[in-house]
Amino acid sequence: MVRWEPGAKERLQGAAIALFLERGYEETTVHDIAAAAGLTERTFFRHFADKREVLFSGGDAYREGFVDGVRQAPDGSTPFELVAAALMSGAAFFDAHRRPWSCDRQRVIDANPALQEREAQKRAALADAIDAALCERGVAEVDARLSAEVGAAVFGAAFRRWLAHDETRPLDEIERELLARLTGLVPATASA
Amino acid sequence: MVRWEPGAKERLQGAAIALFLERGYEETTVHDIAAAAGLTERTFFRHFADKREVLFSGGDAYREGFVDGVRQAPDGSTPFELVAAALMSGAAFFDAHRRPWSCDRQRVIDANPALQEREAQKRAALADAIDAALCERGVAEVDARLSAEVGAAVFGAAFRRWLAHDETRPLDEIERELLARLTGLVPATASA
DNA sequence: GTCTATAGTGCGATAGAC
DNA sequence: GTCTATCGCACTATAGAC
Repeated sequence: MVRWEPGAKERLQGAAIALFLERGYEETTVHDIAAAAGLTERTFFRHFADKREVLFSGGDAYREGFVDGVRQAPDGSTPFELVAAALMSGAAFFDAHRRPWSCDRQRVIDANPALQEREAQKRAALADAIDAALCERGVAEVDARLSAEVGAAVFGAAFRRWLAHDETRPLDEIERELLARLTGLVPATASA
Repeated sequence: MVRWEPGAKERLQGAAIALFLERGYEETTVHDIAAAAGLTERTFFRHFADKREVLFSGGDAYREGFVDGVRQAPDGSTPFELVAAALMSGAAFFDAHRRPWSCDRQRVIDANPALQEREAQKRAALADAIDAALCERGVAEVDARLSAEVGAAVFGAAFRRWLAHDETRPLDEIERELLARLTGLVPATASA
């Protein structure tokens, strides 16, 4: 006989999202979540730094995909190409089987400002990670910052599109479309 | 004789930033701030929805500058030109005399993740506002979203640069430089 | 596992300004 | 009288300290 069931973290996450969808984020206390998972508040806070983190855990892992994309891009790539590589590589994390969970999660986030803030910060962290990777590849500081921000923006828009109910394309295909659209929006320079 | 001194909100903001700079955001309680302003906790929360808001109050006003820029841009402007107009117009809010306060504020924010989150959300709200203004001017939905996000990103980078101690240019000039740099980063399309 | 500080809310009371 | 800004008290939930 085991002293406690395994997978406490996953049970907490499952219980949390179910309760959030059922009665709302604010209306659900940490006590409720812990009880639903057969645990105590104290245990909840051992797994998650704060209440919101139950929806944002594992946020570091997906970022690596983007950074790897930049690192593995061919020599001589332009900053824009490096960002495109980051987006394609990062998209691999979000395969089709992850979509239902992502949809539920997004519904909860869209209904609560405090969670939207957390989401916004997550995106800022992604931009920072891409920025650092670009600098590593020798992109000038200001260009790296700009490119990374634009890349994160494109990812954000593509991710939202990916979750739309009438959307069936994989994420990387949506990203490609948006990148192409972006090149159409920004005027060409004389000094190209 | 008056029952209370006027300008409670401003007193609270002044006391807050002074205390945050002196001993840090987390180490300062709402009670401390209120007491320093000669008020009570309860009054603090009448003026600010939460503790962080004392640094972010008035965030709606500056957004209007960007939206006006889009509205007043000449007919036939491209989405990129509309965004550029938004940035120039929005920059007017941040004139030189606001810089010292903005610097202090930024130092406090940079030292605290919870405040950085709030700042990230503020930028998302700016992107939303520009997005809506672009849609009003007839820009296609996806293009509006992308352009607005890029615009907010450029503003964010320019604002940071504006606050740098070795920077003396006004904000709109920095924005112009970054927009020009952006056009150099994004490749030209065949279908221009 | 318990104990405590802080954030934040709800409701009522008060004391001026109008 | 009404309106508005303040205070006081009791309360819950989060989160961290012991």
